[in-house]
Amino acid sequence: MELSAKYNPSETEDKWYAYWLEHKFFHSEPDGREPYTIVIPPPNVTGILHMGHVLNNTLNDVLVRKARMDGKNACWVPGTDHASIATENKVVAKLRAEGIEKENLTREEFLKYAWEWKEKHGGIILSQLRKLGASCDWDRTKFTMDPELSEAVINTFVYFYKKGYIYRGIRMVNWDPVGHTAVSDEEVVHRDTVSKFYHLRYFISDGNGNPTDKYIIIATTRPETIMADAAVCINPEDERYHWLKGKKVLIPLINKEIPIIEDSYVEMGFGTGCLKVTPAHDVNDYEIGIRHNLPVVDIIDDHGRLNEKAQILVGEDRFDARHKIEGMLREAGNLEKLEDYTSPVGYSERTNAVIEPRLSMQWFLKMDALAKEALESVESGKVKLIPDKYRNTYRHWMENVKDWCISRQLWWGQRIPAYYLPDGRFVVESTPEAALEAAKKINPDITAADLKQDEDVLDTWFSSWLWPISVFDPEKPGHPEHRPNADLAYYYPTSDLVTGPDILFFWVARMIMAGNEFMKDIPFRNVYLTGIVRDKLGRKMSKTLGNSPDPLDLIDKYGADAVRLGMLLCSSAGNDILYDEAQIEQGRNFCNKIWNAYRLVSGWKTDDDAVQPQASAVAVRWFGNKLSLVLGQVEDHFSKFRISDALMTIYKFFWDDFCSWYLEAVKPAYNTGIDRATYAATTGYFEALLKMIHPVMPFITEELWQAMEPRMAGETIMLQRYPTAGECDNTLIGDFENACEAVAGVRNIRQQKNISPKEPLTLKVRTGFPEWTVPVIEKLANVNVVIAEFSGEKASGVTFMVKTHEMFVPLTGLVNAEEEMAKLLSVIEYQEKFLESVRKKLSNEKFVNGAPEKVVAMERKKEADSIAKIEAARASLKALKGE
RNA sequence: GGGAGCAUAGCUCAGUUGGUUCAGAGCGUCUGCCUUACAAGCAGAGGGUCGGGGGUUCGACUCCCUCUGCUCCCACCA
Repeated sequence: MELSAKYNPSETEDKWYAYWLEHKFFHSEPDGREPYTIVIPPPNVTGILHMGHVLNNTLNDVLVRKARMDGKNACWVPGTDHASIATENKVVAKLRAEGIEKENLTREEFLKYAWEWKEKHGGIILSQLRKLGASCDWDRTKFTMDPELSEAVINTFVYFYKKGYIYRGIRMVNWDPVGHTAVSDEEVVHRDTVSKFYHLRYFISDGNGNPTDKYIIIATTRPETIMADAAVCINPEDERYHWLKGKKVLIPLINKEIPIIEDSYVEMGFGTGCLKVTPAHDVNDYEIGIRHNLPVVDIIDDHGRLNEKAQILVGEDRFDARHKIEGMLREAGNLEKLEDYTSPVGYSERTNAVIEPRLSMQWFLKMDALAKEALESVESGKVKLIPDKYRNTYRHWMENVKDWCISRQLWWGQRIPAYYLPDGRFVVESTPEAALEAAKKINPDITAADLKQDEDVLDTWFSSWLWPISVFDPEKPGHPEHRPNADLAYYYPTSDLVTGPDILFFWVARMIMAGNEFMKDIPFRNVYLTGIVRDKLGRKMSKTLGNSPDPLDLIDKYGADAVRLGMLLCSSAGNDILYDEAQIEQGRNFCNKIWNAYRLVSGWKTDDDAVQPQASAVAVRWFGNKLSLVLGQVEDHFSKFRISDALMTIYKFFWDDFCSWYLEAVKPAYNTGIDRATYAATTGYFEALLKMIHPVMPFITEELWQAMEPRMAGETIMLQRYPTAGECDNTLIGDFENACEAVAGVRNIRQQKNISPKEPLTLKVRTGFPEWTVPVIEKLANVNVVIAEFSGEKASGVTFMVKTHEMFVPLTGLVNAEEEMAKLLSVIEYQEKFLESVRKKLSNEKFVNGAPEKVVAMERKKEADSIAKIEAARASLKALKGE
């Protein structure tokens, strides 16, 4: 077979993925083996693959494939998340583009559109993951709104309600005026935002609602809310304003009379020291309002517009209103001055709308008991966070957690199973039938038609926190006494979870809570937290910046293996990765390197009569030992989740040790056959290497493994056992490294003296050098090695050191004595300084007595080595001088 | 405002209880090569007072203090 000089991924990737699917290699069923389980962080059902997904799912896949090759029963459960607010927004936007407003639709009509959208776009991302090579058990694909998973969510709600953890109440919540829903504290991101600080004059009332000529100045960033003011507050200690006590002031423009109150919350040094209190639209003001029994005037509606209670600017958007009221206040003489002002403003994570603090009736889940236990799970080490530094963050959050607002004013999601009686009382049951039964206990006359179900749906995270349980057994959550389920018993707890730190609290912490509550066990043992993918300037990838490449384009251009390697190359756990297309190119180059190594080996013809050359025998012996050494290192890296280290170790082993040294050492001369022993060893090593690389680069390794020799139908590299480390002789490996250094030394001389690699040279070494490696040196350096003394002839050649072994290349007529002497002098100078520092240490009694014996012995060896080097250099110098 | 973390080669980062000749890797750079697997390649080379200062120690990239610079998280938008 004639192979092209370049690897072509597009010809192989789809073929092998189809082959893997056809033979159901990804599918897992419980059996006697040790399970290895990962649940996918479910991407949004309508999402498309971005670079963050690529990083995350590549890591997942590497872990799963490695575990599978280690003989474990590996199961990676895929699925998608209904992402209520994000998806509902997309559907609303799409309908709007078609001229349909959500407000004009019934809940049922809207949900029909939403499901259509989901059917059309849902799962695109899952098919994109296939392109990446993800070895998910697709037969187990789940969606958080699958009927049985939704049922689990409802049962969970009922469970916690009956346990007394869920309550309903009017609270100040984070209102998203674009999504028209409350969002949890965790879904609000604060960003410093430039705005204006408005200094407003509030005139003192004469007692009859008329302004006097006296006024106070109040600084606010939100002049559009003044109509909702319930009071003006001063600090009781603030002598500047004692004259105000008991007085009333008038709200500008609407001339509404409000009292002056005193509360130590007000900081005298901030602003003007006078605070307008707007209980309906500010969390702190709300607290003050409660303390002082102030009325709550809510002047902003669901959409962020002023309502009729505002009296003026009714129907205007809050930001338009802010702009307009500025002019009105100026005209009315109430605007003292304007300042630029930067302050943190809360934005909705999903819609990027400025959050409006707003009072509303919501459902909450009590968190204290759940958080306490979830904190313990991590503190005790039962759940390990990787990297460990996130434990601090985790602890801080768990110790300061507030109750979780779980209701959302949306339609796309699991509807809250609370049913209201006409008198306003309600029952919470998992089905309408059960609700009716419960309602009849309150009022026997109630009929099904009288019961009205709550309009809200549950926060998406209220379903995804069940994910590690519900993908295996949706009946379990909320049913502590439920019947056993073989899948859940086998796969739970899952092994590792790979996800981003941005959802440590949203998702990870809450899964731990749900696991503890329903399984009395943690949901996973290790949480590997990836970094955020940034561009090479360190900016987050975003649509608006346009700095995020489409992973599918990259896969088309470079191949999935290259993309996978590129993403993993410099991604250590918890560190952001700076994406640079050059890394993907490096991945592609590595594919090409593997491909060409295969081209070389596959072109060899075995010759039964050929005797194994000595150089080959040496190389085979060395490489076997090195393989063991490297496998040990790789295993160690994997066990510590140092994926990029494992990868780099394998990368260098293949490129440097295998290609540059081993293959060059055993490569037969042109048009010459290769002996059987060397060929067998080489293909064995190559196969081991392909297996080592497979978890990271599944496609090319399958392609070459299949091509190496005829395979049975249904055979695959992905189910081969990962090679394991055997014994390794470190002395032998060290000897070979010395040989490599000797080769490099000769090559260096060739370059400096401009001697062609084709011109044979002589290399003289003294006895003591490990002679067994000589054949390799001779072959790779194109030298004739002579073991002999050479002190007398140093002037007519070049010497160099390999460790403490002095080597000599006779080069009559090519030696520049001045240059050589200068080199030697600098060596002597360096070594003398070094020797001095070593001797200083050794003459220090505290060191000799205090340091471990091993360390002292090492210092003595340094001393001896240094002396040897100095002596050798001096001898050479003497020879050059002709002494 | 509170908390956490980071600072090592031009770039991205390792450096695992303070002690192997420990100052490293990859990429990039420079030099020489179209050598019959690979120029997406081969061979060789250069490059850092480990952010500044102080301390502990026989010994500090590693531990402590301090300064400077950066990042992230949390936090009620006067």
